[in-house]
This record gives sequence, structure tokens and C-alpha cells, in this order.
Amino acid sequence: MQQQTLADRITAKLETMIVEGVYKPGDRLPPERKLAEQLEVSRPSLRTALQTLAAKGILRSRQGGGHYVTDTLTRSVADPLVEMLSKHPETQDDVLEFRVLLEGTCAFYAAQRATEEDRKSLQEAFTLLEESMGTDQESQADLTFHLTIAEASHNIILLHTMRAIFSLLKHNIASNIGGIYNNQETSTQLLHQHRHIMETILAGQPEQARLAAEEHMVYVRETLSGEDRKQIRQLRAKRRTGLLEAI
Amino acid sequence: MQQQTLADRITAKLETMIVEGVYKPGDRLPPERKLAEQLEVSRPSLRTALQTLAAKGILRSRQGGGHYVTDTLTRSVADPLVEMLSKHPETQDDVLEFRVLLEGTCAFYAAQRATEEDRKSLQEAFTLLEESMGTDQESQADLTFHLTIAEASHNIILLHTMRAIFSLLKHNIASNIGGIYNNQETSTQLLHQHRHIMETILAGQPEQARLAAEEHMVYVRETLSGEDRKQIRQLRAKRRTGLLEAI
DNA sequence: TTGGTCAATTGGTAAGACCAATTATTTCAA
DNA sequence: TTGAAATAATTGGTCTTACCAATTGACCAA
Repeated sequence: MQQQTLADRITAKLETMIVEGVYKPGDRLPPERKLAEQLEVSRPSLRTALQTLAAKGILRSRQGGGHYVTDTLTRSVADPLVEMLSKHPETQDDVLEFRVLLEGTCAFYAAQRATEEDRKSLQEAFTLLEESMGTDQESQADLTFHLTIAEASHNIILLHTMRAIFSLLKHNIASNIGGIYNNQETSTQLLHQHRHIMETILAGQPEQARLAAEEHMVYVRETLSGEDRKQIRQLRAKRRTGLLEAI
Repeated sequence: MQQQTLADRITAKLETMIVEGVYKPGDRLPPERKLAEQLEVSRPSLRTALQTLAAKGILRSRQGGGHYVTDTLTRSVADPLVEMLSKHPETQDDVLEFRVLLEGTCAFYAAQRATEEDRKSLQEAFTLLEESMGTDQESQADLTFHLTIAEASHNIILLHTMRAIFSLLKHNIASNIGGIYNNQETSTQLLHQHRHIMETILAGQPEQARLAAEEHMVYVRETLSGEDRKQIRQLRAKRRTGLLEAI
């Protein structure tokens, strides 16, 4: 059995931090000299670990510019989904249905497990959401809010699945959430729902949080598909009138 | 366009030599000091290249023992998330926890939506499970049973996610399910639970099906692990605060 | 011939210095 | 006041030198 080197141990530690969401896709790692100091290792040993992660595509490194976490791990889950949804656009409602389940569970565990740090992050994310109302940042702030809840659930698989789903949304493969913010009444309603989810999580009420998140997602799902139903109804009414005239 | 570093160039050169057969699978590379001399580079720069190739699995390195060419070039590349998760066994409970959620929901929708064809497939899968008791096919029949339920849910995202989870299981991420079949009492209990899940689905009782599937997964989870999961979660929450521990 | 010990070899770690590229800050001109 | 250019600071990349840790090979005794 091969002995584990220091560099292997550093690599494992950095991987853990990335998998657990301490560093997210797009995040920049601390400078090498600082990180080596924090981990109490020499810079060359740290560099070995960083180079290993770069070779695997998990980090991207630029001379003088820093080391960045890539979205390689998220893509490994998301890419097959993207491909499948591209071929089968009729499954978009399956995504929303899945999200009802996923968001409810994230909120449940977040209410149980959120640390002080998580609660702070959640409040900040909500504040950002409030401040983004009416701007083109609103949908992004929405995603951030939901991802913050997933992080607070402290279940890695949930977190990565959520990231993969949001990757779909960013590709506009699944119904674009951004569209529903064009209506001010809807936007305000969504904000109330987000607040309610946050409050139930902060109050440590898992079942309430689950319910709040599920109701929110059901509302989103219905809002996104609601316009279609209206049109169909109007078409039907017109056809009925036409029949009466013919008689 | 990022400038190519010296280490990148050395990596490319070594890869070329391997691809062209200068060094074949099983061959040992010259010692680092000698190879650095031949390539007219410093040893640390060469080491960067060697570590990159080791990270890709093209080389295998042993302290004091040399660098050896593997036969990786002839193999397919593993999913990066699966590979990383398999190195971090502390994530296995997250997978099991996620499975409680997933299996419960699959069973719920299967009970609502199963076609005559689905019901037939489910019964066949259960029969196969019964017939596999005591054989080495038992765990495979278990997976097949659960995938059949996912198919009957008629949500393609759920199905795809279930397949991804079983891909993790195949890598022994979540403590090989096969292991729990070694105990006859457990095996019999699992069969009763599987039967109960099937019956609730066939009877079209979504909430009962959800409960049955969740209880089954909770049983599996508890059988596979003890009280370790509490500790691990607390450790993880601590890490999230950004505090870095020494390696 | 086999097993143990020691020396040599080779990969791993570290400190320190310097180079190359990027980022941030300051200065200057319009 | 604003924008562009120049300069300084920061940060990743390369190198030399030294030393540690693990493996391999040579040698000797039983």
C-alpha cells in the first residue's frame, strides 16, 4: 500500500473544500504564499497539489492572476442533462417537478443544520434579492438565494445536484426563470415567498421550511406554465362561439 | 490566449515520447535528475510535468522507486465527480440521505402514474429479486428493482438522477449494498420491505408508497452506518467557516 | 544460498532568490 | 472631472541548493 505524501494530503484537502462548497465554481483561491501559510506547508508542496488539481481540470491557473475553481464538477452532472433536455424539450416540466422536491428538501435540512455563518449568508442573499428587484440582476440573485439554501443543507449531493440544475437554467435549456420577473405583481409575490422561506429556516422549523419552499416552487411552476393555459381557454371559447354562429 | 509555460512544454514532450512508444506501459522513466539534465530544464520544472502526468494517470510514481508508464492511454476517462467522491468516503452518508428523498419521491409518482406496462415490469423485477436471494445477483436485482420504480415515475430527471446515483454505488461510494445481503435476517427484512413498496405502488397509494420507500431507505442507511454521520456533519460545518486546519 | 545491514540512489519537501505576467494604484493630460 | 498611461505591487512560474524519506542494490555473515 503506497504511503500518502504530503502533497496527496493537500490535494485531498483542497478537493474536500471544493466539493463541500467552501470554494465555488468561479471562486479564486487565496494566493499561494498565503494559502501555504494557512495550511502550514511549504509553497512547493502546495504547488504540487495545485498542479494536480489543474491537471484534472478542477482548477485553472494563471501566472500573476491566481487559481480559479472551474465548473468541471458541475458540468459532469449537468452536461448529460443538458444533452438530454436539448433532445427532449417536452421534459422541461420534469425539471420543475424535480425542483419542487429538491428545494423542499434543501430548505428542510437548511432549517435543521444551518450554522451561524449560513444564516448570515442567507440574510445577505435575501438582502441582495430585495435590492435587485426591478433590475436585470433579479434572476441571478434568485439563483444565489436558492444555492445558499442548498449550501446550508450540508449535503454535498444535494448541493451539486442543485448546481447542475441551475447550470441548465443558465443555458436556457429549462424554462428561464428570468421571464417571470417582468410582472411586478409576480415579482412582489416571489419576494414574500422568499422571505417566508428564509424566516422558517432562520427559525429552525424544518417542516415549515419544506412547505414554504415547495409552495414557492409550485407557484413558480404554475406561473411559468399559466400563460399557455390562458391561451388555450380563449381559443376554446372562440371555437364554441363559432359553432353557434354556424348553427 | 494563455501563454504556454515551460512545464506545459515538458508535459507535452513526455506525452509525445509515451505516445510514440519511446516509453511503453510498464517502462520506468530515467531518474528525475538525469531526465532534467537530458531535457535541459530544472528538476522542479520537470517535477511539475511529471506530477501533471501522474494526476492524469499516465504515470505512476513511487518515492525512491521511480516513475512508471501506466496503460491509461488505452482506458476511458472517469467522470471527475465520481472519481473525486470515491476518494472522500465521508460523503457516503450524503448519498444515502439523498437516496431517502429520491426513492420516496420515485415511489410516490410511480404509485400515481404507473402504466399497466410499468406494473408488469415492477412485478417481474420483484420476482427476480425473490429468485436472487442468497446469490451474488441479489444486489444487482436490488438496483434493477429500484430503477424500475424510477422509470414508473415518468419523470426523466428523476430517472437520470437515479442512474447517476447507482453509478456512484458501483464505485463503492455508498458502502457496497451487496454487503448487507450477507446477513440472512437483513436480507429477509429487505425483501419484505421491497414487497411492501411494490404493493403500495400497485395499489395506487402515493403517500403509502413514499412512506414505504423512505422507511426502506432509512433501514438501509442505518444498517450500513452507525453513529458516525453526526460527527462528520459537525466537522463539515466547522470547515465551512473558512477556518483552515494544518495538514 | 539466504537473510541482515549499510550505502547509494531516487523521489519528496523546503527555503530563498529571482523572473514573468497580471492587477491595482498613481500620475498626468485633455 | 475623466480617461489613459505609467508605475508599483502582487502573484504565479522557474531555478538553485540543501535536506529528508523511501527504495534499491551491494556486501557480508551464517
